[in-house]
Amino acid sequence: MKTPVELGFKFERTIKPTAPFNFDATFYKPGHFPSGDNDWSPGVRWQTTLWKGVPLGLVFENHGSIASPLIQISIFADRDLENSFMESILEELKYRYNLQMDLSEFNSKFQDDPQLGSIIQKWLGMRPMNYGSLYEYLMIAIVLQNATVRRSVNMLQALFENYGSLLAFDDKVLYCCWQPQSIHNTPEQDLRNLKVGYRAKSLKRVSEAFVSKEIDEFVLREKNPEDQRTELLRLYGVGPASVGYILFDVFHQMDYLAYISPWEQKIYSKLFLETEIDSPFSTDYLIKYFTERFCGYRMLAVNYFWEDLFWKRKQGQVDWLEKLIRL
DNA sequence: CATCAGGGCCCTG
DNA sequence: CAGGGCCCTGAT
Repeated sequence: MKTPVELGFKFERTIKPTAPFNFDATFYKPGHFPSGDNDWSPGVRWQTTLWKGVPLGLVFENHGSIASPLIQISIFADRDLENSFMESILEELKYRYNLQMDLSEFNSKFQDDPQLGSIIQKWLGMRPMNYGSLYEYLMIAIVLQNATVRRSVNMLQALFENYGSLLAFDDKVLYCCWQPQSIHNTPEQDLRNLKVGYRAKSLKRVSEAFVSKEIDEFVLREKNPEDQRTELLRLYGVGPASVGYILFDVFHQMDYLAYISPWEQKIYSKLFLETEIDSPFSTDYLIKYFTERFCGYRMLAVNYFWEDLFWKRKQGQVDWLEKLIRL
């Protein structure tokens, strides 16, 4: 275990998200696997991030309500931070966590949907979020591929331990992501020794794309979904499944739904069409079905069901789902 | 013990 | 455009 870096400088700010805003359903996703760079308890999320090369510890605290939201953000660093830096990270966090999102059209459009209506009520103000950068998301997307949950967790942990840094702030010790440069400079065999398997090549090639500025998250944000898709698919090791997650979570494309993986197919069929999990509808059919029912917000609508399902699972209420989740 | 598929993707034919 | 191969692991 590395010696943690003490983040001795603390800065406090507040952000007012658009209402309605559900703090916990936005800042914690029970369907995500645990990762060493964050922690959560009701009303508080801890998160590390690397911003402009500076490792930061972030603490988000719920100081408001759904109708009148307020978040207190504490930013911990190992140095004094200039005002312009602070402003830039705050703007970035608003983007990443979708804090200015306008959900009113979605909420009113589907309030009378026989299933979605009550889910919206239950999770009013929940937003999809990307808790880190596009680069960090890609690293996770790669370790997710063709692996069980436990193995993905182990791969990410090994990467943190070997290339990340350990940060101590607010009585937490969490890993912070590495610079793309460090993986770019690493021999493929060193990565393979961490048991990431053939993904070593993808991790290296994607890191290289960031080092060479072949890909730029901020440029991509301004493009339309089709161009974003095309550019992401050019990255070695990034295919349709990863692109789907990234367009939604990272680039906030609420209607992009072009690919459904086998396990999602089973879950969706059961959830929306009440099939047995062993005999799901085809993915083509499901996509057509979503297009008719949730047009304009296909992915967001499906995501509301998804999050609701995994919150229920967290409370031990969904037996059939356990068979589909391989630990 | 051996076999196999897993929260994909690349490459080949 | 379908299908084999890829690293490693735990389930069977």
